[in-house]
Amino acid sequence: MSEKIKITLPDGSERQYDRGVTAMDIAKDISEGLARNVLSAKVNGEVRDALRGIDKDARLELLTWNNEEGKATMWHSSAHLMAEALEALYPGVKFGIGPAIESGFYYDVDFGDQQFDSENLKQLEDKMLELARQKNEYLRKEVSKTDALAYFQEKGDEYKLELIDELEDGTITFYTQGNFTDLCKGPHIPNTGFIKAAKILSVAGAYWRGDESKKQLTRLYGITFPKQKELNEHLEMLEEAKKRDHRKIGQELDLFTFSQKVGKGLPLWLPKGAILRERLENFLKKAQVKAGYDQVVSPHIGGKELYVTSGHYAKYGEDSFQPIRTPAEDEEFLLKPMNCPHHCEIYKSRPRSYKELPIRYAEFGTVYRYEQSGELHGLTRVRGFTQDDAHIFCRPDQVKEEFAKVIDLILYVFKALGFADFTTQVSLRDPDNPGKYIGKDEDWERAEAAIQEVANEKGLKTVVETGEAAFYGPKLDFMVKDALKRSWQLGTIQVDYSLPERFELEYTGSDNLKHRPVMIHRAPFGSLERFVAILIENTAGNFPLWLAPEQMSILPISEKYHDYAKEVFLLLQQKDIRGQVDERDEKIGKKIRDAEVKKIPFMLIVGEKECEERTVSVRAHGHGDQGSMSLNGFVDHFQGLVDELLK
RNA sequence: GCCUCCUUAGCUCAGUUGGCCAGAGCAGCGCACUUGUAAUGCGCGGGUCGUUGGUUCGAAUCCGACAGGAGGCUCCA
Repeated sequence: MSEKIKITLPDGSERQYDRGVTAMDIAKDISEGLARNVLSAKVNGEVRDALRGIDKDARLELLTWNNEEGKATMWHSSAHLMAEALEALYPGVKFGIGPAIESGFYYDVDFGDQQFDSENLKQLEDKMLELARQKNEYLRKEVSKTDALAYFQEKGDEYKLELIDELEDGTITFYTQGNFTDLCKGPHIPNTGFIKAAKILSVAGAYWRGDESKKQLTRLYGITFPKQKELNEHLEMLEEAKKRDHRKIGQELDLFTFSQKVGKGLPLWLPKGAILRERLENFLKKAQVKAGYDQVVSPHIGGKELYVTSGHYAKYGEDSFQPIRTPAEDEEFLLKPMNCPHHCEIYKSRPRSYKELPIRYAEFGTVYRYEQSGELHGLTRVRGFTQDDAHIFCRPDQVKEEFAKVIDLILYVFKALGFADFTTQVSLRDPDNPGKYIGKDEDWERAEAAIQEVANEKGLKTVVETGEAAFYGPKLDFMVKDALKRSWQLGTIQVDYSLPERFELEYTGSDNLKHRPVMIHRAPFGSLERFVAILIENTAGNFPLWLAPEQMSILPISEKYHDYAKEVFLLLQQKDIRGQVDERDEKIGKKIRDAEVKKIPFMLIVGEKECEERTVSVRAHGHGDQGSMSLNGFVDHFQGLVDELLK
């Protein structure tokens, strides 16, 4: 069998190998160093074991720790390693599923009568590393369904039996490393020796197959790395994430609070948090006016029929906050879960001509949605929140231009708020399932093409996801990475063919016939609550200067300089610079410390020298003494910094 | 909603196997000090130990219910 096959590498180069060559052989052929890092391989687009033979011409990509897929392979293999360690420590445990996840892996375990508690984590980690050092290979084996069932019957693992039951004979594979064999489609890393560091992160309950009626298993979350150093860095990052938790910083900086009496999931904004919100709103309003939006206002409740028409009643009605009834007329109103139906009615308030399109209605609309109590989380998951909502009603031929304009607006917002690292996702319809979608084929085609063209023209880093579109239209989502490389979904732009249909929206065209407009929903922030939470976690509470609730604090050295301090305060107030005079009877060191802890960007120290020279001694948060400046000098410096971000 | 864990002063936390009037630091209030780049000193007030039943001679501590919070509840072998 010395037949040759052709292997094409990602750089386009081609090499000849004997049939049955493995990705690992090829890696070794390229360089030993590469071979030491190969975790798995992508063969003609399919991720496979690096040790599995290739039997026909193929495109080959070697996957290492630097690829997401390589990491996933390693983590999935780590789940097996953890299972092996568990089986060694707790004979007779049964296993559910154990996949790799975005950051690590988990395995669902049924400990039966045995106890597992968090004190045993270290022991488990040590066992994993002990087994890893044995460098056991992950061996793949195809098994018949009968044999597979027999194996787990023998083992008494009803979960695996249930899984196998749903699989087709002839497609079933087992993987074995060391003393542990698991049902698994793979792929896996070559051997356990690649795993050099392991940490079990948390223990949680999880229903078998996510079904409340089924047994609850113990889910162990873990993560592994090829180097101890990387694990340490990861743990430091988790620590840092805890410090940046918006719930903690929100309390420390007096931004928001919750009250049992008001109700869970219903945030109360404290004065400083309210300034933050207001600044964000004004900032966006100003940008939207420039971009041709009209501000509208709609009430917090709406007649039930409104939402029946829009289709939201079906989605939010039954399992949601129940309708409010008027006592005399017995009319029903719903707390509004969405602003769009109201905006549709505004559009319908009079006949529209093609000449006035696009119409762009913007509103900071507060909406209420019932979230299950277990889903609530700080400001990111709440029951009442304010969307920076807007709806653009346009002609089908205007979709592209409107999309481009919205993208510009979102990019401007991201820049002003310091989100430099982001990607976008275009969601298109599933071509195999056209019946699922509402709207004309030609409109979809035009809109989908337009979105992709604009995204390219704007140079966005874009992933295209086919089949991810909503039934009512394609969309573009923005995902930002925060300072800790965590990904958050923020802005979204969605085309909607459904609501114009449901509300029978129309405009008169140049042909004097009635046409249906296209609606575009968009929200750069998503919701103010969620956005503030992300902003807090991204900046650790060190907000951009223009947003900071307190931009400066004037710190008099002693009581003697209070008058001068107040004079400075009034002058800065006129220049729209927010802050306060720290008139407390404290030493300057204490005042500085408190201002630093509150993350106030500028501290202006005034004593005898400043008073005489009519200057301020400037200290910048986190950067120490900046020397003294004249009053106008400081104002110019300050405004220069703000303009830099907002231009 | 369900599972696990948590709830002691405004905040962060002590409180040993259930046993004298429940403690500390910070914050607050009062007094003294009149201060030069990350905490001046002294004093004072503040808690029905989440709520509510129970066990006990005796409960912050043990058990139950409820409320609130945290983590999790397919990212599919």
